[in-house]
Amino acid sequence: MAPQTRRMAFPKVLVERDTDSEESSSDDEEEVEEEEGPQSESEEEKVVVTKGGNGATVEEKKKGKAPITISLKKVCKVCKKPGHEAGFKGATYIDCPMKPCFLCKMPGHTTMTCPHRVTTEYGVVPAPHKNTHNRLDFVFQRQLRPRIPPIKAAYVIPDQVCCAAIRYHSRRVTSLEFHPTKNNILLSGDKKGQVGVWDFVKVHEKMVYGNIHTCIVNNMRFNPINDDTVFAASSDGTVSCTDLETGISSSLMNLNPDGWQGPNNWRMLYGMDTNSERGVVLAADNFGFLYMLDTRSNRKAGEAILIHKKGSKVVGLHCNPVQPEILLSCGNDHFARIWDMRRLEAGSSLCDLSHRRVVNSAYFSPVTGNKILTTAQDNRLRIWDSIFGDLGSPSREIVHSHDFNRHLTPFRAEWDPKDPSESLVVVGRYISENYHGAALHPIDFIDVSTGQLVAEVIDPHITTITPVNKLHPRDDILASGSSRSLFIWMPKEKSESVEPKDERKIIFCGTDEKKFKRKFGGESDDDSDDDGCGSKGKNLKSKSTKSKVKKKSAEFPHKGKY
DNA sequence: ATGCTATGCATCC
DNA sequence: TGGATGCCCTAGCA
Repeated sequence: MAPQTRRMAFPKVLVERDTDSEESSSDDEEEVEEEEGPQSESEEEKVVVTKGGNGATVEEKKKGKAPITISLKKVCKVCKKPGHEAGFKGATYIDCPMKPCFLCKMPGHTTMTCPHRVTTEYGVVPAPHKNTHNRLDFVFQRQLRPRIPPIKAAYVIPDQVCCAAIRYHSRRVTSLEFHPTKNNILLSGDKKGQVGVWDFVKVHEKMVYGNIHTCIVNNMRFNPINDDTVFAASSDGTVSCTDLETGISSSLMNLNPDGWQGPNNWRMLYGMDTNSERGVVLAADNFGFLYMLDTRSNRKAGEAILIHKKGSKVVGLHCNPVQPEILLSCGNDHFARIWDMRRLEAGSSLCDLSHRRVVNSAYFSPVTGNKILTTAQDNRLRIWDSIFGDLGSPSREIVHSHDFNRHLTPFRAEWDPKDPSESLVVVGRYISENYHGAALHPIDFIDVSTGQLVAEVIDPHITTITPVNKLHPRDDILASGSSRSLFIWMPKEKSESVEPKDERKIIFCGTDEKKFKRKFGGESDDDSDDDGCGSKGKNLKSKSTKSKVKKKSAEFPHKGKY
C-alpha cells in the first residue's frame, strides 16, 4: 500500500534537540515541530521522533531527497515560540508572555503580574471622578445622594457548602431561579432543556422535568401573578409556562413551528423577563428581535421588534423593578440598551451602553432600579450609578476574570437582592487560583461601589468553574451551578444546623457517590501538601463578612506574591 | 493516563 | 457580507 512505497523513498530525518535546557527529556511534554519537507505523513514522523529520541540524533532512512529536520526544542503551546512555556505549573497557570494579559487583556504583562490581580483590591479600576454638568446629575448629587444612607448595611456572605446535588442534571446548568415565596425551592435549567425543581432543605425532594424544552433553558422567571407557574425561554425557540404543582406545561410561543429548516432559520430564545403591569412576558431571540406575549391569552402581543443589531443574539432582558416600563436589553452586538416600553420600536432606545465585547447580562439594581450592572466578555464588570445621570460611560469598570469559553455557560454577575445599598454582587471566577496546591475557581463577592473583592468563596470539592450563581431573595443563601452540579451555600453558623450532619453535607444522587469518592478518595480527600486542604480545607473558606477582607492575605499567604 | 468533543465568538479574506 | 478557520486555565467520557 501507499505507506510502504513512501517509506522506501523517505528522505533523511534530522532531529534537532533542545540545547538550552538540560532537563528537557523524560516526562515533560515535548512539542514537535516540522521545519521542512512534506507535511503529509505526520504519523510516521512522530514514530521516527520518539525512536530518535533515545540516542541517535540522526535516523537514516533509505535513499532520501531533501532531509526533514525535526525540532525537539520546547516551544510555548500558545504562541509556538521557543524560550518559554505556558501552562499549568502545579496548580498555577503560567501565561504566555507573548500574548496580552489573560485577565485584563492589555499587552505588556501576564496574569501573574497584572496590576488588577492585587490581594485586597483584586480587579479594581479606581472609579473615575466624573465632573458632569448634566442637570439631572446635579439634582441627583445634591438632592438624592444625601438621602441615601452613607453607611452600608453589613451583608453576610454565604461561604459554606451546605448541600449539593451531584449530577442532578445530565448537562451543564444554564440558569437558576429561587422561588419568590417558598423559601427552599430552587429551579434550575440545563443545556439539555431539563428543568429541575429542588427543595434544598429536604434535599431528596426533587423533580426533573424533561419534556418542557428540547435544548438550552436560557432564562426562567416566575409568573408574577401566580408563583406556582414559571416561564422559561429556550434555544428550542419556545417560551414555556409550567405549573410546578402538576408539571403540566404549555407553550406560549414557538418560533420554529415547522421544525428544523437549517441553521439559518432556527430561532432561539435567550433573554426573557416578565412585566406584571402589562401582563406580558418579554422574550428575545438570536436574530435581534423582541417578542411580547400576553400571559392571559397566550398570544403574541404585537409584532416582533428589532432591538439589537439584525442577526445578533439578544441574551438578556430586564424590566426595571421600580418603573417596569423601562426595559434593559443586552446582546452580542456589544451593547446594552435602555428602552421605554410605551414607545417601543426599532431604533427607539433611550440609551445605548457600549461595550468592547459581547454583553452576557445587564441588570437594573434590585431595590431602586437606579443602577445598572453588566457583565461583558472583555473581562469587565461595568456599573452605571444612576440611570438618570450621564450614561455615556460607566461609573466604574471592574476587571474580573469571567472569560468567554464556548464550553461554559456565560458568566453573569448578579446583584444581592437583600443589600439595601445595592453594592454587593456575586460572580464566578474563571481563572483558577492556587489554594494550597489545588487549582480552584472561586465565586467572588464584589462591592461594586468600590470595586473591592469582599470575599472569594471556594470549597475544595468544587474543582470546576461556577459560572451560574444566584443569591436568595430573603435568606443568606447562595445557589451555584457548576458544570452539572448544583450547590447551596450558607454562612458557616447557619450551615452547622442543617441536616443531615455529615462531614461536608454533600448529598449524592444516583451512582455519583462512587465516582465522587473515586475522584476525591472518600472522606480524606486532598493529599496535596503538608498544610494542604483535607479536612483542614474548611479553614480555607471561613471568612464570612466584609470585615474580614483585610485578613485575606493572611489566610491566603500565596496571594501576597501577586 | 490520553484523546476526543461539544460548541460560540472573533478574525480573516 | 459570509463562509472558513482557529482558539490559553472545560469537563466528562471512552
